Amino acid sequence: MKDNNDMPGHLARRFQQIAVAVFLAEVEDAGFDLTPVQYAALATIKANPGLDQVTLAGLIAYDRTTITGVIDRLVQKGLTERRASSRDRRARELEITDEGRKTLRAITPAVEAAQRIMLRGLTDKEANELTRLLRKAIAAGNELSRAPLREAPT
Amino acid sequence: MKDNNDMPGHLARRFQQIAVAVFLAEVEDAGFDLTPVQYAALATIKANPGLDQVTLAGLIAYDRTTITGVIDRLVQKGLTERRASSRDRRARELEITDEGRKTLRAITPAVEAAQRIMLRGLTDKEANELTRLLRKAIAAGNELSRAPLREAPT
DNA sequence: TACTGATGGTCAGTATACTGATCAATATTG
DNA sequence: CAATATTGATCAGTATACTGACCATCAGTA
Repeated sequence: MKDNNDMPGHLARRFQQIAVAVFLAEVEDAGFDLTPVQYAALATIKANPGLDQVTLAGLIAYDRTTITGVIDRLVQKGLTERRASSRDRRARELEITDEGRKTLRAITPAVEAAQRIMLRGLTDKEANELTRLLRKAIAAGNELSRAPLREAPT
Repeated sequence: MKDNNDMPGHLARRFQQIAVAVFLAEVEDAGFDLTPVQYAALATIKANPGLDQVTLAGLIAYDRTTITGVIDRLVQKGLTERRASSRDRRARELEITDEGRKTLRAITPAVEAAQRIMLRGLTDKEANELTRLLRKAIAAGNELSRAPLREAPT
């Protein structure tokens, strides 16, 4: 019988588990308290000032119900501002604060180190291949989860 | 600046997200209600009758605090029994029930189909390579998360 | 054997994820 | 333009994950 630990789904879970642990450890060592999810959201807000939550969710493939809580915490930490949109009164426009910008800048080396550490068992060539294959598999399965990647509108 | 969607950690998250969604969809289509985590635990209990929770956690690389809830739900669904160990009164011995065995057998095709679907964007060769690279990266990072894989004792 | 340290399990608290519902506001269309 | 459909955001509920603490028990040692 096929071992559980040979199934792609199980391997995906384990790799992600390690990736998150490494990320949190590196970021904490650097003196910050930010989760992978919060980091991705913050970086995306910086790159797309004024975007609304649904667009943000699409850009990083998060469920929109998850985004609400993530932004809550980024706002609470003073890294992001959420204000009502003037164009669409349902929407919230997101902006990064100066504090958020500073944090993002300071945290980048730790985030990059984390990426290297989670792949430390692989050669550079293997690491590139893994990344390529993950990207390809994800592209093919994009529509299969509730939170597919969406290009920015306009 | 490097895009978020190019980082291995982010790709890990997305792939896992898709893997879980595919798993749940296939299993539900087959008429069952079991999560990936519950499935892995159940299969491992069947393969190692009478094991305790910490050992189970080690065999599938789960945090032991997570196991408590997972077993709660398996017991509540009537798929697993949890009884006090006679050898060590701290420990709980886990057994699969007949119902659990039946479920496991009936659900296997759906689980295997899910593995194929989550890799549908890759050729067979690429799928094998992805699996190999994940396994290798995971082996190297095993000790980096709070829930490393542990061989069975004895 | 009494003490100390390690171990199995649980719990409280926090942070993703997702299902499905709801509300307000915008778009669409007959 | 009124009825309908869609959309942005949130919420309640459930299921992983993890941190750190705790208790009962076991194991090793002085």
